[in-house]
Amino acid sequence: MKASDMKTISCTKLDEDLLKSFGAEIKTYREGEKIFNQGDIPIYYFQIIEGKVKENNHDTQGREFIHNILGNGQSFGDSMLFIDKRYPISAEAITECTVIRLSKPNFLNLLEKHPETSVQINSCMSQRMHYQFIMLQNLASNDPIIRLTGLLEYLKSFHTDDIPQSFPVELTRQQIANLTGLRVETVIRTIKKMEKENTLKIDNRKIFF
DNA sequence: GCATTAATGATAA
DNA sequence: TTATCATTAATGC
Repeated sequence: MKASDMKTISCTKLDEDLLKSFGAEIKTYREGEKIFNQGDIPIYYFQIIEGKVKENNHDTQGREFIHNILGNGQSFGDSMLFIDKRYPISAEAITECTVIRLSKPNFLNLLEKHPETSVQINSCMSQRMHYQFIMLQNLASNDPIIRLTGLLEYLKSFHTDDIPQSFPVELTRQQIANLTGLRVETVIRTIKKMEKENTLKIDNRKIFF
């Protein structure tokens, strides 16, 4: 393999027509609708065509913890397709969603017939693990500024351009709180502190990082 | 008007 | 210092 070929291995979505040719179906979900539940047996590969999905679960007091928020073109639940375990998390549409899904046996069949997609999936999971570790590090800190910057860096990593403080955070403060394990008020206050320290900008209540 | 989101203050742990 | 609770303001439907 040439060195230039390495670059072609990227974490991009799988081709929709290819998925369809292996029996994938398009499903739409209303806002707030569950896509799968914690404890379910994973039987589908999911990829978002349009909309936003969150992966979450709830602690003993019923408080929500969001693990991830995914957008257009991103897949989810795929890491659970290669082992015989139930979902440790739930997935829920947070906007009206169009999702393409492929059953587990068909998905495995696709990977077998098209090894290049298998490499792609590996690349995706690799990248996801990379950021999971970074998130874990940041979440282990008890300093809220570190938790927030960690999350913001993570969100920004999906963005290509890196003009300082130009990345708009499309999350409510409540969602940020649920992603960091902090309380809304703490998020609000810490964000204001960070604005004073010039690590981010607030314009019309919108956060730019 | 009602629901959601953001902001702020008081107080407890 | 952050969490918790209460209150208020702003925004959008």
